[in-house]
Amino acid sequence: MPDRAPLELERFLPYRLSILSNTLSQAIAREYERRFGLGVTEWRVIAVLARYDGEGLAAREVAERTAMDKVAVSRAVARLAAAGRVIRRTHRGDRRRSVLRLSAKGWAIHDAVAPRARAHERDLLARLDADERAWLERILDKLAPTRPPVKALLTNR
Amino acid sequence: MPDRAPLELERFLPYRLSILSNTLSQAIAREYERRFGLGVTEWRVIAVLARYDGEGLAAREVAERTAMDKVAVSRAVARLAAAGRVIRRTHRGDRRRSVLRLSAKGWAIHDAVAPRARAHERDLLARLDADERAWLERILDKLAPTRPPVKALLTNR
DNA sequence: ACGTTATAGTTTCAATTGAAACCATTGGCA
DNA sequence: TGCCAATGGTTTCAATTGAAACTATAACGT
Repeated sequence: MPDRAPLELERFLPYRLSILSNTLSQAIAREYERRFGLGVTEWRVIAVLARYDGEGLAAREVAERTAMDKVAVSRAVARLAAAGRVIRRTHRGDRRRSVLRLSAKGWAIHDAVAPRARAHERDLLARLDADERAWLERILDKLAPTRPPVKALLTNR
Repeated sequence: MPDRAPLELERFLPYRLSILSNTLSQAIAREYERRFGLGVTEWRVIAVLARYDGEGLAAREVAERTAMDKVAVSRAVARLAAAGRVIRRTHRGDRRRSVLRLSAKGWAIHDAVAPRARAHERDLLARLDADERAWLERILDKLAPTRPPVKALLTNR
Protein backbone atom coordinates (compact mmCIF):
# COMPACT_ATOMS: atom_id res chain seq x y z
CA MET A 1 0.00 0.00 0.00
CA PRO A 2 1.63 3.12 -1.27
CA ASP A 3 2.41 6.04 0.92
CA ARG A 4 0.16 8.63 -0.58
CA ALA A 5 0.04 10.73 2.51
CA PRO A 6 1.26 13.75 0.63
CA LEU A 7 4.44 15.35 1.78
CA GLU A 8 3.55 18.77 3.08
CA LEU A 9 6.38 20.70 1.67
CA GLU A 10 5.86 23.82 3.72
CA ARG A 11 6.11 21.89 6.95
CA PHE A 12 8.98 19.77 5.83
CA LEU A 13 12.01 20.72 7.84
CA PRO A 14 14.71 20.59 5.19
CA TYR A 15 12.51 22.61 2.89
CA ARG A 16 11.79 25.26 5.47
CA LEU A 17 15.42 25.56 6.35
CA SER A 18 16.29 25.89 2.72
CA ILE A 19 13.82 28.72 2.23
CA LEU A 20 14.90 30.49 5.36
CA SER A 21 18.54 30.13 4.56
CA ASN A 22 18.15 31.40 1.00
CA THR A 23 16.06 34.33 2.10
CA LEU A 24 18.65 35.40 4.63
CA SER A 25 21.68 34.88 2.46
CA GLN A 26 20.13 36.74 -0.41
CA ALA A 27 19.10 39.67 1.71
CA ILE A 28 22.63 40.21 2.91
CA ALA A 29 24.23 39.26 -0.37
CA ARG A 30 22.26 41.83 -2.30
CA GLU A 31 23.94 44.57 -0.35
CA TYR A 32 27.57 43.70 -0.95
CA GLU A 33 26.75 42.46 -4.39
CA ARG A 34 25.51 45.88 -5.32
CA ARG A 35 28.06 47.94 -3.48
CA PHE A 36 31.18 45.95 -4.19
CA GLY A 37 30.34 43.48 -6.91
CA LEU A 38 31.08 40.78 -4.41
CA GLY A 39 29.62 37.28 -4.55
CA VAL A 40 28.84 35.16 -1.52
CA THR A 41 31.85 32.98 -2.09
CA GLU A 42 34.12 35.98 -2.27
CA TRP A 43 32.65 37.44 0.86
CA ARG A 44 33.21 34.21 2.70
CA VAL A 45 36.82 34.13 1.65
CA ILE A 46 37.28 37.69 2.85
CA ALA A 47 35.64 36.83 6.14
CA VAL A 48 37.94 33.94 6.95
CA LEU A 49 41.01 35.79 5.79
CA ALA A 50 40.07 38.63 8.08
CA ARG A 51 39.51 36.25 10.93
CA TYR A 52 42.82 34.45 10.58
CA ASP A 53 44.87 37.37 9.47
CA GLY A 54 48.53 37.40 10.25
CA GLU A 55 48.82 33.72 9.56
CA GLY A 56 48.23 33.84 5.86
CA LEU A 57 45.98 30.98 4.97
CA ALA A 58 46.42 28.41 2.25
CA ALA A 59 43.54 27.99 -0.16
CA ARG A 60 42.86 24.57 1.26
CA GLU A 61 42.41 26.03 4.70
CA VAL A 62 40.09 28.66 3.36
CA ALA A 63 38.09 25.87 1.79
CA GLU A 64 37.81 24.04 5.10
CA ARG A 65 36.68 27.10 6.97
CA THR A 66 34.12 28.19 4.42
CA ALA A 67 32.61 24.84 3.53
CA MET A 68 33.40 25.56 -0.09
CA ASP A 69 35.22 23.16 -2.34
CA LYS A 70 38.64 23.94 -3.62
CA VAL A 71 37.46 24.85 -7.08
CA ALA A 72 35.10 27.46 -5.74
CA VAL A 73 37.83 28.84 -3.53
CA SER A 74 40.27 28.93 -6.39
CA ARG A 75 37.86 30.96 -8.49
CA ALA A 76 36.85 33.30 -5.71
CA VAL A 77 40.46 33.95 -4.82
CA ALA A 78 41.32 34.51 -8.46
CA ARG A 79 38.68 37.22 -8.71
CA LEU A 80 39.69 38.76 -5.42
CA ALA A 81 43.36 38.78 -6.34
CA ALA A 82 42.61 40.26 -9.75
CA ALA A 83 40.72 43.05 -8.03
CA GLY A 84 43.62 43.63 -5.67
CA ARG A 85 41.58 42.58 -2.68
CA VAL A 86 43.75 39.73 -1.59
CA ILE A 87 47.45 39.18 -1.90
CA ARG A 88 48.54 35.78 -3.04
CA ARG A 89 52.03 34.60 -2.37
CA THR A 90 53.70 31.26 -2.43
CA HIS A 91 54.46 29.37 0.73
CA ARG A 92 58.16 29.01 1.15
CA GLY A 93 59.02 25.52 2.10
CA ASP A 94 56.03 24.19 0.18
CA ARG A 95 55.68 25.81 -3.18
CA ARG A 96 52.40 24.16 -3.93
CA ARG A 97 50.65 26.17 -1.30
CA SER A 98 49.50 29.69 -1.60
CA VAL A 99 49.60 32.15 1.23
CA LEU A 100 46.58 34.38 1.19
CA ARG A 101 46.15 37.69 2.92
CA LEU A 102 43.80 40.59 2.68
CA SER A 103 45.16 43.72 1.10
CA ALA A 104 44.19 47.14 2.41
CA LYS A 105 41.38 47.13 -0.13
CA GLY A 106 40.27 43.76 1.11
CA TRP A 107 40.24 45.00 4.66
CA ALA A 108 38.27 48.04 3.65
CA ILE A 109 35.60 45.81 2.22
CA HIS A 110 35.58 43.63 5.26
CA ASP A 111 35.27 46.62 7.52
CA ALA A 112 32.37 47.91 5.50
CA VAL A 113 30.51 44.66 5.14
CA ALA A 114 31.03 42.93 8.48
CA PRO A 115 28.94 45.39 10.50
CA ARG A 116 26.10 45.19 8.00
CA ALA A 117 26.17 41.42 8.14
CA ARG A 118 26.08 41.51 11.90
CA ALA A 119 23.27 44.01 11.80
CA HIS A 120 21.27 41.66 9.64
CA GLU A 121 21.87 38.88 12.09
CA ARG A 122 20.82 41.12 14.94
CA ASP A 123 17.63 42.09 13.17
CA LEU A 124 16.87 38.50 12.61
CA LEU A 125 17.50 37.48 16.19
CA ALA A 126 15.52 40.45 17.41
CA ARG A 127 12.46 38.61 16.23
CA LEU A 128 13.14 36.03 18.89
CA ASP A 129 13.02 36.43 22.62
CA ALA A 130 15.91 35.46 24.86
CA ASP A 131 14.63 31.95 25.47
CA GLU A 132 14.15 31.29 21.83
CA ARG A 133 17.60 32.54 20.99
CA ALA A 134 19.16 30.28 23.56
CA TRP A 135 17.28 27.26 22.30
CA LEU A 136 18.11 28.05 18.73
CA GLU A 137 21.76 28.16 19.61
CA ARG A 138 21.52 24.85 21.33
CA ILE A 139 19.52 23.22 18.58
CA LEU A 140 21.87 24.36 15.87
CA ASP A 141 24.79 23.00 17.79
CA LYS A 142 23.13 19.64 17.86
CA LEU A 143 22.08 19.61 14.25
CA ALA A 144 25.11 21.23 12.69
CA PRO A 145 28.03 20.71 14.99
CA THR A 146 30.66 23.37 14.55
CA ARG A 147 33.98 21.91 13.70
CA PRO A 148 36.82 22.67 16.09
CA PRO A 149 38.25 26.06 15.17
CA VAL A 150 41.53 25.01 13.67
CA LYS A 151 44.48 23.49 15.36
CA ALA A 152 47.83 23.68 13.66
CA LEU A 153 47.92 27.21 12.44
CA LEU A 154 51.49 27.34 13.60
CA THR A 155 52.61 25.06 10.84
CA ASN A 156 51.70 27.63 8.21
CA ARG A 157 53.30 30.76 7.03
CA MET B 1 37.35 53.43 13.73
CA PRO B 2 36.86 50.43 11.51
CA ASP B 3 35.01 47.39 12.67
CA ARG B 4 37.78 44.88 12.56
CA ALA B 5 36.18 42.57 15.02
CA PRO B 6 36.36 39.67 12.62
CA LEU B 7 33.16 38.05 11.63
CA GLU B 8 33.22 34.56 12.98
CA LEU B 9 31.75 32.77 10.08
CA GLU B 10 31.07 29.52 11.84
CA ARG B 11 28.97 31.24 14.46
CA PHE B 12 27.23 33.47 12.03
CA LEU B 13 23.61 32.45 11.88
CA PRO B 14 22.93 32.78 8.17
CA TYR B 15 26.08 30.86 7.44
CA ARG B 16 25.25 28.05 9.81
CA LEU B 17 21.78 27.76 8.42
CA SER B 18 23.15 27.66 4.94
CA ILE B 19 25.52 24.82 5.79
CA LEU B 20 22.86 22.89 7.63
CA SER B 21 20.33 23.35 4.91
CA ASN B 22 22.71 22.29 2.16
CA THR B 23 23.85 19.26 4.07
CA LEU B 24 20.29 18.10 4.59
CA SER B 25 19.04 18.80 1.11
CA GLN B 26 21.98 17.09 -0.47
CA ALA B 27 21.65 14.02 1.67
CA ILE B 28 18.08 13.48 0.58
CA ALA B 29 18.64 14.65 -2.95
CA ARG B 30 21.40 12.15 -3.56
CA GLU B 31 18.92 9.34 -3.14
CA TYR B 32 16.30 10.34 -5.63
CA GLU B 33 18.93 11.77 -7.88
CA ARG B 34 20.54 8.39 -8.16
CA ARG B 35 17.41 6.29 -8.26
CA PHE B 36 15.23 8.40 -10.51
CA GLY B 37 17.46 10.97 -12.08
CA LEU B 38 15.40 13.56 -10.30
CA GLY B 39 16.64 17.01 -9.33
CA VAL B 40 15.49 18.93 -6.27
CA THR B 41 13.34 21.23 -8.34
CA GLU B 42 11.61 18.31 -9.99
CA TRP B 43 11.04 16.63 -6.69
CA ARG B 44 9.48 19.76 -5.30
CA VAL B 45 7.13 20.00 -8.21
CA ILE B 46 6.11 16.40 -7.73
CA ALA B 47 5.55 17.00 -4.04
CA VAL B 48 3.16 19.89 -4.52
CA LEU B 49 1.33 18.22 -7.37
CA ALA B 50 0.82 15.22 -5.13
CA ARG B 51 -0.40 17.39 -2.35
CA TYR B 52 -2.93 19.32 -4.36
CA ASP B 53 -3.92 16.53 -6.64
CA GLY B 54 -7.36 16.56 -8.10
CA GLU B 55 -7.24 20.27 -8.62
CA GLY B 56 -4.65 20.35 -11.31
CA LEU B 57 -2.32 23.20 -10.56
CA ALA B 58 -1.15 25.94 -12.86
CA ALA B 59 2.60 26.44 -13.15
CA ARG B 60 2.31 29.72 -11.37
CA GLU B 61 0.69 28.06 -8.40
CA VAL B 62 3.40 25.46 -8.34
CA ALA B 63 5.89 28.27 -8.31
CA GLU B 64 4.21 29.90 -5.33
CA ARG B 65 4.08 26.71 -3.36
CA THR B 66 7.66 25.69 -4.03
CA ALA B 67 9.37 29.04 -3.68
CA MET B 68 10.80 28.54 -7.13
CA ASP B 69 10.59 31.14 -9.86
CA LYS B 70 8.53 30.53 -12.93
CA VAL B 71 11.50 29.80 -15.12
CA ALA B 72 12.70 27.05 -12.84
CA VAL B 73 9.22 25.62 -12.69
CA SER B 74 8.88 25.74 -16.43
CA ARG B 75 12.07 23.80 -16.88
CA ALA B 76 11.33 21.27 -14.19
CA VAL B 77 7.87 20.67 -15.58
CA ALA B 78 9.26 20.33 -19.08
CA ARG B 79 11.59 17.58 -17.95
CA LEU B 80 8.90 15.87 -15.94
CA ALA B 81 6.43 16.02 -18.80
CA ALA B 82 9.00 14.71 -21.26
CA ALA B 83 9.60 11.77 -18.95
CA GLY B 84 5.88 11.14 -18.72
CA ARG B 85 5.82 11.95 -15.06
CA VAL B 86 3.39 14.80 -15.20
CA ILE B 87 0.51 15.48 -17.56
CA ARG B 88 0.24 18.97 -18.88
CA ARG B 89 -3.04 20.20 -20.25
CA THR B 90 -4.41 23.60 -21.01
CA HIS B 91 -6.85 25.32 -18.73
CA ARG B 92 -10.13 25.76 -20.50
CA GLY B 93 -11.43 29.22 -19.96
CA ASP B 94 -7.90 30.54 -19.74
CA ARG B 95 -5.68 29.12 -22.37
CA ARG B 96 -2.56 30.75 -21.02
CA ARG B 97 -2.61 28.52 -18.01
CA SER B 98 -1.44 25.00 -17.84
CA VAL B 99 -3.13 22.37 -15.74
CA LEU B 100 -0.60 20.06 -14.21
CA ARG B 101 -1.20 16.65 -12.75
CA LEU B 102 0.90 13.68 -11.79
CA SER B 103 0.74 10.70 -14.06
CA ALA B 104 0.82 7.17 -12.67
CA LYS B 105 4.58 7.25 -13.13
CA GLY B 106 4.72 10.50 -11.27
CA TRP B 107 2.73 9.05 -8.42
CA ALA B 108 4.97 6.03 -8.32
CA ILE B 109 7.94 8.27 -7.81
CA HIS B 110 6.18 10.27 -5.18
CA ASP B 111 5.18 7.13 -3.34
CA ALA B 112 8.72 5.89 -3.41
CA VAL B 113 10.41 9.11 -2.42
CA ALA B 114 8.05 10.64 0.10
CA PRO B 115 8.63 8.02 2.81
CA ARG B 116 12.39 8.30 2.42
CA ALA B 117 12.18 12.05 2.74
CA ARG B 118 10.10 11.73 5.84
CA ALA B 119 12.51 9.17 7.23
CA HIS B 120 15.34 11.62 6.76
CA GLU B 121 13.41 14.25 8.59
CA ARG B 122 12.67 11.82 11.40
CA ASP B 123 16.32 10.88 11.72
CA LEU B 124 17.21 14.49 11.92
CA LEU B 125 14.61 15.30 14.54
CA ALA B 126 15.60 12.23 16.49
CA ARG B 127 18.75 14.07 17.39
CA LEU B 128 16.64 16.52 19.35
CA ASP B 129 14.60 15.88 22.45
CA ALA B 130 10.94 16.77 22.69
CA ASP B 131 11.57 20.23 24.13
CA GLU B 132 14.02 21.09 21.47
CA ARG B 133 11.70 19.96 18.74
CA ALA B 134 8.90 22.10 20.07
CA TRP B 135 11.13 25.15 20.30
CA LEU B 136 12.50 24.59 16.86
CA GLU B 137 9.00 24.50 15.48
CA ARG B 138 8.16 27.71 17.22
CA ILE B 139 11.34 29.44 16.22
CA LEU B 140 11.00 28.51 12.59
CA ASP B 141 7.47 29.81 12.56
CA LYS B 142 8.73 33.12 13.76
CA LEU B 143 11.67 33.34 11.42
CA ALA B 144 10.13 31.86 8.32
CA PRO B 145 6.40 32.29 8.55
CA THR B 146 4.57 29.73 6.52
CA ARG B 147 2.31 31.33 4.02
CA PRO B 148 -1.38 30.50 4.31
CA PRO B 149 -1.95 27.23 2.50
CA VAL B 150 -3.81 28.46 -0.53
CA LYS B 151 -7.23 29.90 -0.71
CA ALA B 152 -8.91 29.99 -4.08
CA LEU B 153 -8.22 26.55 -5.34
CA LEU B 154 -11.81 26.39 -6.42
CA THR B 155 -11.25 28.87 -9.19
CA ASN B 156 -8.98 26.47 -11.05
CA ARG B 157 -9.47 23.51 -13.25
C1' DA C 1 -15.10 46.95 -30.17
C1' DC C 2 -10.31 48.59 -29.70
C1' DG C 3 -6.08 49.56 -27.97
C1' DT C 4 -3.35 49.12 -23.80
C1' DT C 5 -1.66 46.71 -20.00
C1' DA C 6 -1.13 42.56 -17.36
C1' DT C 7 -0.50 37.61 -16.86
C1' DA C 8 1.15 32.69 -17.95
C1' DG C 9 4.62 30.42 -19.62
C1' DT C 10 8.72 29.62 -22.76
C1' DT C 11 13.04 30.65 -24.90
C1' DT C 12 17.50 32.63 -25.45
C1' DC C 13 22.03 34.02 -24.19
C1' DA C 14 25.40 34.83 -20.88
C1' DA C 15 27.21 33.87 -16.43
C1' DT C 16 27.89 30.36 -12.78
C1' DT C 17 28.77 25.94 -11.30
C1' DG C 18 30.44 21.02 -10.98
C1' DA C 19 33.14 17.07 -12.30
C1' DA C 20 36.95 15.47 -14.11
C1' DA C 21 41.28 16.04 -15.91
C1' DC C 22 45.31 18.34 -15.36
C1' DC C 23 50.04 20.49 -13.69
C1' DA C 24 53.36 21.23 -10.25
C1' DT C 25 55.38 19.95 -6.12
C1' DT C 26 56.16 17.24 -2.15
C1' DG C 27 56.31 13.09 0.87
C1' DG C 28 57.08 8.36 1.48
C1' DC C 29 59.69 4.44 0.83
C1' DA C 30 62.27 0.74 -1.56
C1' DT D 1 68.63 8.30 -5.01
C1' DG D 2 64.71 7.50 -7.74
C1' DC D 3 59.93 6.14 -8.19
C1' DC D 4 55.11 6.39 -7.06
C1' DA D 5 51.43 8.08 -4.59
C1' DA D 6 49.41 12.09 -2.42
C1' DT D 7 48.53 17.05 -2.06
C1' DG D 8 47.61 21.99 -3.49
C1' DG D 9 45.73 24.38 -6.83
C1' DT D 10 44.08 25.55 -11.63
C1' DT D 11 41.84 24.67 -15.98
C1' DT D 12 38.58 22.77 -19.12
C1' DC D 13 34.16 21.35 -20.73
C1' DA D 14 29.48 20.39 -20.04
C1' DA D 15 25.46 21.11 -17.40
C1' DT D 16 22.73 24.46 -14.60
C1' DT D 17 21.07 28.80 -13.62
C1' DG D 18 19.45 33.74 -14.04
C1' DA D 19 17.92 37.82 -16.42
C1' DA D 20 15.79 39.60 -20.03
C1' DA D 21 13.25 39.21 -24.04
C1' DC D 22 9.58 36.99 -26.22
C1' DT D 23 4.81 34.67 -27.45
C1' DA D 24 0.26 33.97 -26.53
C1' DT D 25 -3.81 34.97 -24.24
C1' DA D 26 -6.78 37.50 -21.25
C1' DA D 27 -8.43 41.69 -18.63
C1' DC D 28 -9.27 46.45 -18.42
C1' DG D 29 -10.68 51.07 -19.61
C1' DT D 30 -12.59 53.99 -22.83
